Amino acid sequence: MARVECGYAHPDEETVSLEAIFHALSDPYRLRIVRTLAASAVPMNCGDLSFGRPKSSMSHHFRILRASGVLHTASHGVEHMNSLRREMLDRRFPGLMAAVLGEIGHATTTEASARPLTPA
Amino acid sequence: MARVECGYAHPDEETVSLEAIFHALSDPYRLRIVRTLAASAVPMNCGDLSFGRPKSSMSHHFRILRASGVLHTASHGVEHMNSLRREMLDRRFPGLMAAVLGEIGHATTTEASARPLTPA
DNA sequence: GGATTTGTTCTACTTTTATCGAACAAACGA
DNA sequence: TCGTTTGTTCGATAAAAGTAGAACAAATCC
Repeated sequence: MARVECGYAHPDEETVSLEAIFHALSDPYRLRIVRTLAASAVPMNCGDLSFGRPKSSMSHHFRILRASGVLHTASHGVEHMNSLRREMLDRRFPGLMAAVLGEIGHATTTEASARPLTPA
Repeated sequence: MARVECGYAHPDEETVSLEAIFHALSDPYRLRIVRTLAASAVPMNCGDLSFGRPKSSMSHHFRILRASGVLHTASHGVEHMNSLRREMLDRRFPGLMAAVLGEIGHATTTEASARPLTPA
């Protein structure tokens, strides 16, 4: 399980758990990363998803998102490109990401993304 | 905000956040409470949702579920009856609970509810 | 009134998370 | 090769969360 790909370990589809995904998405920065990635047509590097926070802090968040199965990271040259594992997530937990991203109704972006996300 | 009802404070629909819900659902016991409630046609008291764990521990979990907006508690005599705030959740985050409960696809119950949930 | 049931609150303890500077590693480019 | 860029790992610290016994409160029954 958890095959290594491009230097990063990503959990296999069968081992991805709802709990881990919920924990991953329960942090404001991580949720913001996911939403930003979802809105992007192409993978994004870590720096562009760091929102001005320290690299070490964000690296921690990327690791949790990766370990939960939510995102995939691949090294391309000097930068590490991130993307949502959307197809896998849709297979494993149909409707979940759509609900998270507010693709069904209209409410989703209201609360969390309207928040300032001030450093602390 | 957060009007008191039957002795318990429940957040109003507008103040319910996705992050808080995710945090609430990131604990195995809390997820189990939610699934058990969803499977029940009628509200259930805390004891029946405690899975043999200490009352004080479970009371803590009920509080978090309540504060996140996931469930509603009402005193009926000596016992406190819990139910999912399903209609509100469906309005606020369409598709979310359906995905959590696996009502769309077939995968959901695989990981978490197959887990033994041994005390520690 | 006194005992019972149901669940909360208090308090203490332990574990897990989050944060972030500093050192490190890999991939380029000049 | 040296310096730059990008991101990880290490280590320390602080904040948050989970656990559970004990005392407490409210409703109910005798």
